[in-house]
Amino acid sequence: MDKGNIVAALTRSPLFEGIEESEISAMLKCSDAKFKDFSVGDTVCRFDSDKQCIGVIIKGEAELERIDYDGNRTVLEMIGEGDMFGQTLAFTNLTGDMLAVVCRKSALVVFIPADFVSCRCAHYCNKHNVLVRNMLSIISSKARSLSERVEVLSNRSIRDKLLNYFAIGCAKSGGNTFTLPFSLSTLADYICCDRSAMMRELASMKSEGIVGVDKREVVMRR
Amino acid sequence: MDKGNIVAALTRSPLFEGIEESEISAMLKCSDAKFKDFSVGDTVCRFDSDKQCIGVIIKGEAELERIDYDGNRTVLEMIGEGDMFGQTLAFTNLTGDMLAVVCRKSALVVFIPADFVSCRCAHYCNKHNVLVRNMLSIISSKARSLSERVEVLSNRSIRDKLLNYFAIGCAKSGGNTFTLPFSLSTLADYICCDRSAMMRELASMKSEGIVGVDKREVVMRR
DNA sequence: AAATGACTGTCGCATATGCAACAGGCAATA
DNA sequence: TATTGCCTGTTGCATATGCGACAGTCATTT
Repeated sequence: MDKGNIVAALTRSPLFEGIEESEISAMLKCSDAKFKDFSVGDTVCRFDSDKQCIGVIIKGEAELERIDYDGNRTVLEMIGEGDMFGQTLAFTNLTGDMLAVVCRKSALVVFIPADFVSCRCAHYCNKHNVLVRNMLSIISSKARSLSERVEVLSNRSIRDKLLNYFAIGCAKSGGNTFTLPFSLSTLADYICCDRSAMMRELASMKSEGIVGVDKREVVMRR
Repeated sequence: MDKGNIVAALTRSPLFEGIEESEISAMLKCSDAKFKDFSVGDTVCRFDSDKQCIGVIIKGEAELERIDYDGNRTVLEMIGEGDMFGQTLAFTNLTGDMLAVVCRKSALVVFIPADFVSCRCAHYCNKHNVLVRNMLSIISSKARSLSERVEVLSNRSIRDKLLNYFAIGCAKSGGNTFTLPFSLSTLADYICCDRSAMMRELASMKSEGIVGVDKREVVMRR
């Protein structure tokens, strides 16, 4: 992938939104960014290192996973093209579990020193302000989605979790219907309950006429 | 409270950490910050307005609460001296519930236009970089604590929630013991389960010798 | 065609958990 | 001293939920 394509790809990343190609390449230069290729299964980044870097996936796909002390892997997050990852972004490994970003589809990644974002760079890039604002809005939207999930999880029954989740979904779409962003199985994961128990609850909610669920379409009645 | 005291108080706020008093007052001037007094029960800020502001509590105390459609109030967060609040920081009101910051101890609050933080200001304050970095680290630490809570809540049994929470607490203190930051009652709230059920579980965990809990001291054996 | 794998849907069973209720301790306050 | 409010600790009961198992659909691959 040549320089031009890389920069073009980065314009589509939330981190560089609103910044022209010319300025992006200037920033890459003056931030001393590094590029690396990864193939499936490679570890893109571990969270034990102390070098604070921000990674942006230019091409390909990766996932953030936790490996706990007895080897169970949990996927915490999917990281697609344009998405970024790094220490700054939420996750820390407190429990001593291993956190790692692992490549899923062969990927090209750019690593940018973390303090480049928050400091004015020596060479004075014009659009540095925009970059900072983008960074702020990315992190705060991540915080928002986390607090949304906490809100859902704070309900004590499966039914209330579902209703809460559906209400949020509907509110976002602005109607009384919306489409699930994932399968019912992973909805159970999101909600942190047993899948079969969720299906059972869903079935009784349907029979009571409170909600309708068809494929990934959710309708809330009343 | 006179100008000097205000600025002195702000030096103790995470948002202004590492910035000298002289520069803080310069920033307050060039950001067009507004000061307001509140007494107990006053609504400091509603989250329906579109004027994006960051509030910092100089003196006093407030709490962030949600009022849902049938009038139930839930305290989402305590906001103490030096703490800040605002749209940018996590919470949005998607479900149509009302979100508001309510004064708990008579307070003095400074409101700073949100874009002052992320934009370079016209008059070029020296320590603007530091301010931005502080802002980033505040938000990302909020995101971290949220994802920590999600991790705890993602356990399906009370016992596992407790063990997870205790493990994190111990890891933070670096030993196999730590002290709870709040009462057992509010621990049950944090964990989102019934208090009596939690006490029961705690009791059986004690009797099995897995943990020891005395007052707010938690010890994990093995 | 056959096989594989991911997702949906349902059921039975044991039990963990929510809920309501009560009692005692402790600190602050009148 | 009496009172009030908050926190801890425990119990009985009904049931919601986790868990395991199985079957059916559908898309993809061999």
